[in-house]
Amino acid sequence: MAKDTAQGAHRFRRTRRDHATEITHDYVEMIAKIEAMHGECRGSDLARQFAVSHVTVTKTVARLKKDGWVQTVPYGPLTLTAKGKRLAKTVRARHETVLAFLKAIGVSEETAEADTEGIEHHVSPETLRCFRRFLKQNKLSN
Amino acid sequence: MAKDTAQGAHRFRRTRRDHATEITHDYVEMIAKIEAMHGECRGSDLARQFAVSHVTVTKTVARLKKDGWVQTVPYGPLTLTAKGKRLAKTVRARHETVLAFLKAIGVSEETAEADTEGIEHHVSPETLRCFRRFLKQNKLSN
DNA sequence: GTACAAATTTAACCGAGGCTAAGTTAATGG
DNA sequence: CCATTAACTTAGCCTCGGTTAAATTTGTAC
Repeated sequence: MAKDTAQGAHRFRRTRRDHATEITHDYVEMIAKIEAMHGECRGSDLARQFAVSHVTVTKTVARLKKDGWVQTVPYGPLTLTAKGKRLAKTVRARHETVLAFLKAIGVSEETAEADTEGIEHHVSPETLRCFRRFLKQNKLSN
Repeated sequence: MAKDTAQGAHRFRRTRRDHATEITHDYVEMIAKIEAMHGECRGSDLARQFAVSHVTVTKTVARLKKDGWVQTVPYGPLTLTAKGKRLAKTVRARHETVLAFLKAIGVSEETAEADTEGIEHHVSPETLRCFRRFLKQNKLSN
């Protein structure tokens, strides 16, 4: 039972760690996406995409800047640092894998898109490998 | 593109809603589990299981009480209300389905347990149906 | 009845992530 | 050059979920 408790406690610590990085991952991923589509990313773009106020974006971006993920100029567009770009790439790949997997098991596009936003933050490398193996075996990687 | 934005925004609103209920679901599920195993559930039990301080549990339980999920007596054990019991049942079933599914696709027990704690809060009813159909087709419901 | 230990409650603090309101900056059009 | 608009920043607020420290309550042993 003590072992049971220790393992359970470990799981919840892990979940809290996942949550702690979730916003960073979402912002970094979105900045890369908007930059790729429009040439640049501004705070107002993020506010629209995340359905939050512009102030929420300003404050969140300030934290990302402090942690070295983005660079900003006052009143100007945002850019990812080299470190941010690497994270964006990793997070993007993870997102695509989870999305493809959900669709492969029959989840509709709309639902798969929505569920992926939350699920992607809680899959271990091992689980991602199983998703990829499943996709390869079922040849449904689109 | 505007449609793209609206859909994206919808997904993040959905994720925030999932997060808003996550702690409630975890506590209600855990209270039911501990009560089933030990006959009663106390705050210190939850603090151990979730790896948080006893004060965190006291405050969180106060919120659950305010929202009608649990009943408490000062310095006494916690009990779920009828509404809490119904939620616990639903959440438990969801947890079991996600866990069984991850194991069915080859994720190790330990990793599946850890990932399920986070994933369970982000699966739609449709996604759960696909998980169950997969389990039935593959006859790996354990 | 007293001492002690464990559990719970209260107080105060923190950071994250959300908001509204007001002020500032930059770009644009006339 | 001025007015206007859109975007951003600052100030202040909120809830949630976490902490430590101190006080209170309860149960148990002697």
